[in-house]
Amino acid sequence: MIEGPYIAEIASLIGDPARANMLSALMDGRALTATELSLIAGVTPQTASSHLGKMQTAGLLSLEKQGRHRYFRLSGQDVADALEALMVLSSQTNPRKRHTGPKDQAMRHARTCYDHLAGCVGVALTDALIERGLIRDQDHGLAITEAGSRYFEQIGIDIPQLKTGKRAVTRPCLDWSERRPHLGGALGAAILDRFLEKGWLNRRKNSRTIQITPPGYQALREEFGIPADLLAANV
Amino acid sequence: MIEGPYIAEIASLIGDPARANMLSALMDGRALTATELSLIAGVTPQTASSHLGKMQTAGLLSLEKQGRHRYFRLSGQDVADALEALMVLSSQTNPRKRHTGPKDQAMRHARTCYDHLAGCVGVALTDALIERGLIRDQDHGLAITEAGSRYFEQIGIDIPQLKTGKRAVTRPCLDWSERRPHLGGALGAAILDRFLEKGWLNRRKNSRTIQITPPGYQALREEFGIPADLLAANV
DNA sequence: ACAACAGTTCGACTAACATCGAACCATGAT
DNA sequence: ATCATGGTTCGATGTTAGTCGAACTGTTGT
Repeated sequence: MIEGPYIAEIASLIGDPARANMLSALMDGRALTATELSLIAGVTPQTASSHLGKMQTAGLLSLEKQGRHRYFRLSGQDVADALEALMVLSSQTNPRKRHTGPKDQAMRHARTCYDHLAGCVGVALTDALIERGLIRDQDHGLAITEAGSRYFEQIGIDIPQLKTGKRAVTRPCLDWSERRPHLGGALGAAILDRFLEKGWLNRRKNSRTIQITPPGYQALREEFGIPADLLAANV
Repeated sequence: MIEGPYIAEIASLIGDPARANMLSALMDGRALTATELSLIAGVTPQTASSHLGKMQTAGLLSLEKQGRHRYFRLSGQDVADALEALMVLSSQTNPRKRHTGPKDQAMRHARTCYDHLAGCVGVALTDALIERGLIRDQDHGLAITEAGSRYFEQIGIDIPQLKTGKRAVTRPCLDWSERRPHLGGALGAAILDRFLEKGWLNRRKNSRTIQITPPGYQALREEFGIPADLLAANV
């Protein structure tokens, strides 16, 4: 009667509001402490501890101890994938409940997805990289071109270094708001890092949303030819 | 505190064992009646009715009345996507529980995913279609080539007809067992239909698994060059 | 050493929800 | 008409699991 993987366990794990909030917060890609997560979820530390324990033993979260702090993060890209797939569903199946507030606007415009750039801007950047011949479609995925290799090295991303890791260098990741893929993987993460370091982008605190700074605005338009109206969402 | 789509509702909906079983059964892609689903889930018709009602109002299922029967099916590809993503998770996060019985073997070898071919064979076929230049990667997706257009017409698939539908013609779909994409969309569904009609494949009843017939074995090897050892899994 | 803080364990409470028995509405067959 | 079958609604039941108060284990800092 029952065959294949048991999706019910995992799904019910994600199905609790407190846990879902924690997971959504961790889509950020960074690690958060137990108390931070308890605040985000709106529950007491005891309750949060229970939830975190369950998610960790289920393999959704990975734990990193640092002194008296315990940092939790999503255990991998697959978890982020499943969460995004659920977001696709819940953003379209019952659109009546979707409160399209300013936060939602910002979320659709630019946000982090696990550890790379997503949203409208993330998709546009991916398209631009293909347009410029820095990456290209290949074998159901994305590959770095010769020109891309040179360019990424030039802006300070160590491509050979990326290839040594066990993580996939490039990886298409489906976007819940745009319903189109954007660039993930080690390269996607490295690009986000560089853009943050360059001061082109800013993380808003307590949110996955990303702010484009004036220099970033200029750079994305001039270097990648991303249309101005696309960058300047009313947020 | 809470932002973006509410994934908890959807996830908890999928998180109930009875409902998860129903959904898994419907990954088949075909429509099943309420009582059939109640049997699959192992609950009484009353309970099943309640579950089905909830999933329908949530937009996971779509309903088709025929006489005194009510046929339920997955409401779309996105639902199947989310389920597959959850399968990816549950197949790897707690592998201890994964009973690798014969059914599981067959599942990994060849199965239907919503309405197209998946599993090891599904991925191999997709690769073969690309190899032969019948489809190709394009814009983060798959596109039909000129040669492909001619070929598919020749084997009885009406490509212009497919393009009139609102459904995407080609669509990469991530495989939970292979962890690689295979061909979905209207074309993927049409190919499965044709292969079933030709007698190359057989649906096993009460299962999503697919059996390759002797003529199918020969055809897939000769027409698409799929290695024999890949087709002849020990099932 | 002491206090403050991060985090966990334990036990009890509560609320949500899946489940089923029974009765009820359809549709289809005789 | 009458009966069987597919399916739903209602109400009652019972179990599960999220929640928090209180007490406890560490770690950091003064």
